[in-house]
Amino acid sequence: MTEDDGFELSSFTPYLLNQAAEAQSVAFAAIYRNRYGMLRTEWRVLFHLGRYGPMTAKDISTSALVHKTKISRAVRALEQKRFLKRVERPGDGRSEYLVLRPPGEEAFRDLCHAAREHEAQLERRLGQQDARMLRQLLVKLRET
Amino acid sequence: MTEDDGFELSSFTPYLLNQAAEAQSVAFAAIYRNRYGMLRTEWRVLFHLGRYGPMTAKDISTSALVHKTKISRAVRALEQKRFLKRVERPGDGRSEYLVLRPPGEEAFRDLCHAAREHEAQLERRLGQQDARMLRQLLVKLRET
DNA sequence: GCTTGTTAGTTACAAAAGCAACTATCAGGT
DNA sequence: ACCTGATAGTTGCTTTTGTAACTAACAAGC
Repeated sequence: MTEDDGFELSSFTPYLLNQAAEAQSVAFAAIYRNRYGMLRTEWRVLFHLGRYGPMTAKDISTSALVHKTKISRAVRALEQKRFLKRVERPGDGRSEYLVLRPPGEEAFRDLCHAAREHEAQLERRLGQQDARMLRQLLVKLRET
Repeated sequence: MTEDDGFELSSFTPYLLNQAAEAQSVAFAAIYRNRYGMLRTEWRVLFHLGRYGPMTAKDISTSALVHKTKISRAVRALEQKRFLKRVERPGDGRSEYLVLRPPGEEAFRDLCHAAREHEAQLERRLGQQDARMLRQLLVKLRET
């Protein structure tokens, strides 16, 4: 028996974070997967365009900290679903603006609604105080 | 402009959890990947055996909430690294006890040490108060 | 002791993610 | 104008994960 044996995985922060993140996103992923056949990255791209308006793949990649190949494939998938279109960019021939089309906007609004619902449910489970505290701590962790 | 446009992804809990979990486990994963060529599930299996002693694949699967196919593959990988061996189970021919071998135990102790180090670093970044609070909230979330 | 249903674990195939190489465009210096 | 290096995005290949089907062993009822 060494003193290391006392180490507890079940209170190891990376482990806890993983379990929580897994549980939470599985629950929400079921929504956009079932309703629109979307993958997680597709939902994130959709969200960025819906929330912040037209932007390039690179912009989304930077903002969401997601690798450009994942963005590229998500954009193609959303394009095939007729959720967005590519618009030529005057100054730069390398990239295009990505713009939501009406079906994409509708899906965006619907999913925002579902996300709010999901968040409200979390708050009921955890209590408003604790839910807020958790968010704050996670933000702090990201920014530290 | 609908009211849904006000929804912020960057303070959506599942999103925050994902970012945090990703950042944290990438950092720790680098350690067991570089030192022992292990994958995340392998580390979890190793941990369970090191911490709780011999147990079956099913036991680990239940305890860690990881699907049995992932456990099966992780066990094989650890077996090939000579980190564990399979021991026949008298009463039940379907499953085997998984037992760490000396190299596995050594890796376990080393990784426990690294994990403590990692946790300590997090506490320095977040402050002891907040680090503890975060853990408590994540535990509460899991158990609610 | 023979069916029926369950459990542990593995395997095979498909979906997704990671990574490196590639094309095309741009920007700056000479 | 031309070279050099950087940037945006895509494609191909490999690794990892997810899912479902499968084998083998057990358990319970008849």
